[in-house]
Amino acid sequence: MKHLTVKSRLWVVGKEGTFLGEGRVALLHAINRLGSISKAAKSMNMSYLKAWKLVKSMNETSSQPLVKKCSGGKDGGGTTLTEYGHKAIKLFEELSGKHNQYLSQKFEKQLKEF
Amino acid sequence: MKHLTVKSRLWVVGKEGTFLGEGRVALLHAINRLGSISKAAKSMNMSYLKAWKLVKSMNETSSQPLVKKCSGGKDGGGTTLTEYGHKAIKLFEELSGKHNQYLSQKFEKQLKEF
DNA sequence: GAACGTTGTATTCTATTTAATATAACGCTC
DNA sequence: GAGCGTTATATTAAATAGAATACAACGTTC
Repeated sequence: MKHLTVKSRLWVVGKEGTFLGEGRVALLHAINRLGSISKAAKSMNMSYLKAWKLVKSMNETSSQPLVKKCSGGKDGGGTTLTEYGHKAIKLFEELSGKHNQYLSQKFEKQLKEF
Repeated sequence: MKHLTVKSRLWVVGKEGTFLGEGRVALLHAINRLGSISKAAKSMNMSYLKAWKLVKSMNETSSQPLVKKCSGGKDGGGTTLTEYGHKAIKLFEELSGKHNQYLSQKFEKQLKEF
């Protein structure tokens, strides 16, 4: 058997459900870059509703909020990442990076031999 | 943040799509134990159709068949694992076992400190 | 050749998930 | 207080996935 590869999805769960995953972290990045949930959602081709639910889920699973949201105000409001939000992104990307490295190193040989 | 854990799913893909995953390997085990796709599906509370499609997908992705199927004959037929099928189970369980061990060892400390 | 329990396949129905739409509330700007 | 773009939420529509049903073909047993 040729051309076998291994794939994997990694996510972090709290006791209330999923906390961080690839999509959630991408959303946090977009919020950080664009300054609002709605713009972030649009940039990812995701509905505002879905993005809002993801943010809600993350904040509820977390002991500290990952984002600070304001409705109303200049330009209608917006949301920005908290320090903790930045830490969460960093955490997940470290886990994810190590994990991908592990997968490619560890299993390549074994799959080629199969 | 307390009680964080990391979860992961692992699967093996060929160039035509998924080859092996947790559910597929569980199905192969059940087929091996029970001697038919239909009994295996029933035992896993899975529809025959779904099981049959999974088996088809695995055989098509693989360079060699994982199971030998007979319709008709004594007791209506049945399907048994090939030597290659047994090897595939073993491969996946090795990958999966190593992977789980890696996850628990590698990330426990990092998550506790978060 | 009738009966049996399989495999193989198409079709229909149902449930779940996802997307789209609508609307209120917010608070700053002007 | 009207306008703005946002958050927040409910409701509805559409798309996708999954389950259920039905039936032909197979080859051994009897």
